[in-house]
Amino acid sequence: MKEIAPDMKQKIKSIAIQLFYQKGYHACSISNIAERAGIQKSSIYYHYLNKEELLYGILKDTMDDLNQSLDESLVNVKGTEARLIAMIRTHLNFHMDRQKEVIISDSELRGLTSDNLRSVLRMRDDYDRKMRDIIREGIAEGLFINRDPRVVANAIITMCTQSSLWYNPRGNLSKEEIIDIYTKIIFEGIRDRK
Amino acid sequence: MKEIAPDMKQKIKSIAIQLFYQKGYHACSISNIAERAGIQKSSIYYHYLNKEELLYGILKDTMDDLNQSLDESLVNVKGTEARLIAMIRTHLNFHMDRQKEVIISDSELRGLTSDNLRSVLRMRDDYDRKMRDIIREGIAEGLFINRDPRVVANAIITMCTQSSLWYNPRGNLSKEEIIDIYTKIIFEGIRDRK
DNA sequence: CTTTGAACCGAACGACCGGTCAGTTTTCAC
DNA sequence: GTGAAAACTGACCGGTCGTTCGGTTCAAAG
Repeated sequence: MKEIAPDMKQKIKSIAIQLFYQKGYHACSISNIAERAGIQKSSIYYHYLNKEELLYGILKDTMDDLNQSLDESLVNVKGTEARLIAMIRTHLNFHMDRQKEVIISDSELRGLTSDNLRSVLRMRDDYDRKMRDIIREGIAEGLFINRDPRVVANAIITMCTQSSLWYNPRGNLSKEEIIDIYTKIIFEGIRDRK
Repeated sequence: MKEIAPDMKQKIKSIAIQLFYQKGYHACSISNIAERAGIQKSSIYYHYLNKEELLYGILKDTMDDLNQSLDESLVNVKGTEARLIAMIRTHLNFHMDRQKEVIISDSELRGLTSDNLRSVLRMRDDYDRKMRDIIREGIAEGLFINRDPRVVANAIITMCTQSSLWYNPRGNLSKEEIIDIYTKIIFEGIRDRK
């Protein structure tokens, strides 16, 4: 069951992900993390500058991976609609695959101070902008309903993001089924057209 | 600018709402609240049993009000679709009117211990069930797409809930406009049908 | 065998936490 | 004006927080 000793820095990080997710950043102490890692809390400071750097590392890496996943999923995909479909699929997959990290990312931003906060917010803005832009394109092409693209993009993103909160990998719904339902709702709505 | 001294118990509560929203429950101390209220932190304990009771009071009242709003908005509304439309409108209005409280409700559940947690979760389940049931009805009547009602209900609820995170009362979009956009997306999707 | 550097330990730091309590002030009915 | 209840104070408690630091361990390199 136990993995064969990954290097401690990574082990600390994955324990932090688990605990920040479970109890929240401020409710989880360095001692808690050290305890689980089987070391003294002072040893944490050999690997990380302070508690915030531990949080920042999690948020930064998650946002980096998210942005990279999005970019990768879009290479060689042509057409506004196909691109939006790919983005939705990637967003949902990522949020169902990395539930703990994205939940931390969405709820513990307040734990960051100025510079780190700015850095993460910039990454998030980059991501959101890609979504807004594709909606804008679709509207310009007459494909999508002509409504405020910020609202539409927000509606789509937040809806998909929340899948991280309730998706159960051991449940009876596959990720593909969920992606299908969401894509259908986003494009066609819930009204049955027979 | 300053209101004329509401009773202190209520004043403490509204300061707590502001601070729990701004900094998070665990990052906000009783001293912080007392400071803003212009009293000593020990005085908080004259009005509230402990910190958790303060949080519980916020969550409980918010959930009560939310459930009551929903029920009120449904009296004399007949028909599955009309009822769902009313529910969406009420949900959105509530989440845009009471942003701070619903954000606390959605992010600080972990601050509650067993009994209080159970109590709030029961209220939330009651609310969610009403949404699931209406979706189920619509599917049974052939009005809505035949997909897992839990997923569909979750998609709708979470999408609308997140409006609390970005809606700006001083922005250039009215609540009515936002309700229109969301209702349109939920029923018809984003695809333009000319 | 010695040296070195990475990894970790253990005790301590000041600050602050939520909470308690005996006592003081304020309010207000009589 | 008096008495009692309501509201609030200020000092204090034990505990935990994030962080520091001098010292220890130990494997590998020379």
